[in-house]
Amino acid sequence: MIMERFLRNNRGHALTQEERKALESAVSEIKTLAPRKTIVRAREILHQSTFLMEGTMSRYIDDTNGVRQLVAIHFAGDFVDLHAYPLGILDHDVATTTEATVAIIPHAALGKIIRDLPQIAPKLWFATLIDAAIHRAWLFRLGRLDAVGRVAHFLSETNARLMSAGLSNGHRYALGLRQTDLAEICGLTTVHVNRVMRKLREDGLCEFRSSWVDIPEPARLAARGQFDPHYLYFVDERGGSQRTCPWGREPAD
Amino acid sequence: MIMERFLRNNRGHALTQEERKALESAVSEIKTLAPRKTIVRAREILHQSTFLMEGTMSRYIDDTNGVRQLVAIHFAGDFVDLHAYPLGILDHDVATTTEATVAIIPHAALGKIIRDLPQIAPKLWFATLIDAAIHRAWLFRLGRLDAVGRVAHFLSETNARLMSAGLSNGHRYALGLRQTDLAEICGLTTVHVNRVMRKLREDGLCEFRSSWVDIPEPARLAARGQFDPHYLYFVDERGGSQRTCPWGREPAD
DNA sequence: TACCAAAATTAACCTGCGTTATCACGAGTA
DNA sequence: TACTCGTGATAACGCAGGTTAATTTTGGTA
Repeated sequence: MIMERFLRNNRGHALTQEERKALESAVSEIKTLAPRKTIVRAREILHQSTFLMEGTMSRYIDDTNGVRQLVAIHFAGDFVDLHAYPLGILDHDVATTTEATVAIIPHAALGKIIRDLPQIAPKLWFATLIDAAIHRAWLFRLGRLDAVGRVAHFLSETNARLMSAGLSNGHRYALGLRQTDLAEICGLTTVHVNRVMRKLREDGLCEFRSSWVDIPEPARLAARGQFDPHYLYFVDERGGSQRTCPWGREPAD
Repeated sequence: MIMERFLRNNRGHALTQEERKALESAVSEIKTLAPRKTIVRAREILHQSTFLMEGTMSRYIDDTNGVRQLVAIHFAGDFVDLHAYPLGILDHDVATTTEATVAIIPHAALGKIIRDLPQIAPKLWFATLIDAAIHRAWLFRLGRLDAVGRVAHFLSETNARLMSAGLSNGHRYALGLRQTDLAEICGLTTVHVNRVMRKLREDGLCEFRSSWVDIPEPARLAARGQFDPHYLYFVDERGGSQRTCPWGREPAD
């Protein structure tokens, strides 16, 4: 029950029952964290990773004036800092955004699981690479979109990710973020995010009120943000083929 | 000789002789590519990865008007699209920037190496995560720095990476990029990049003439771009500890 | 040497977003 | 009821960087 959302919609990379059970039994602790707390600092040596069961968390880099740039946002079902396992040290901070329930998995236990079930390794690797693919989409967003486009892109991406997690119906989802958070994600100021939200509202693209996001026509919002979900590597509902990772065996093709 | 630069400066992740030899003997082809050619398109199914032996290559995402945002740049010694192995399909294009010499490694051969030498897997995983860490630094650059800061950050990062590859002496390096490329990296227009270069020149921070970058005082340039190389995960010359990945054995700590 | 194409440079103008400041609103709580 | 405090909303003003359009420099080559 702890990790049933993890990799659920990634064809060829979904966990087997056995693998999921192994990960879940490696959990050393489940705890609830207060909102807006930094739980991992860049450069500290880590011996465990954090799986997010409920709530939202973020990863960020501070500039010299203490202004944040978010580099990732996480929802229920995400492995927040699985990359800490191969890296050992992170290059960014990790914090809760809302109150969050997390499962802690010690790296020693991860090592044991990989030794016992080698087929899980490429799936974990894959999960960290999805993270990187999202980074790239964020680079595109910051480098090439205007303010309205950036917010439209982010809200579309979030809609897609939350749908995959069963937390959005495609038109409406709860989002525990403030306009300040959107600003730190989109490289804008809060004042300008506010202007953008008004514009999106006036254009009928999106309503964002008291932690609820309403998107009457997701396709229009996506178009405004040049959003295309292929980089999320979800199962393609049109039946497109997505190669599985040929780990530990000869690839069929 | 083909891959002697790969992971050379990453303590605890450097390849053993045996591992490097295995990778090199898995090379199916070595070829020289013309400059400014796209060699991989997003969404195509890949059965091989490309290791860059000489020259520079880039990865980019196009917007709907054909304007590029670079999401990565690669120099000799980089595995350009190792992540294609677990992912199977890329979410971006890959192109040469200068003329480039590359070694092609089929994924089937990679699978065999990992089966024969399981200790290499976490090192390959690590290499793809460094890539992600650089993405994050680029997010910070685009989201939080002004134009001069972005270019200063990029040129400082490049200096650090090329020093590690033995291609910069810390003050001077060859860079086969045009101002247009800097614009696509930094999310600016060429016109403004040109203004920025003049400013950097006037301030004595950096000269950029006919493919050579001169940095009289690297520390000053780094400060202007808020650049700190820790995210590159190089061996810390001050002897700081960097945990190795506890793959396939109990971690010592 | 002259020629050409690609790249760099510069100028004039304009706009999107940052900055600063103030005000409004709702949820707690006393 | 009033008094916070956190968040959202707006307005006025300025500037960093975009846009458009020449012009100059550079490197290659005939």
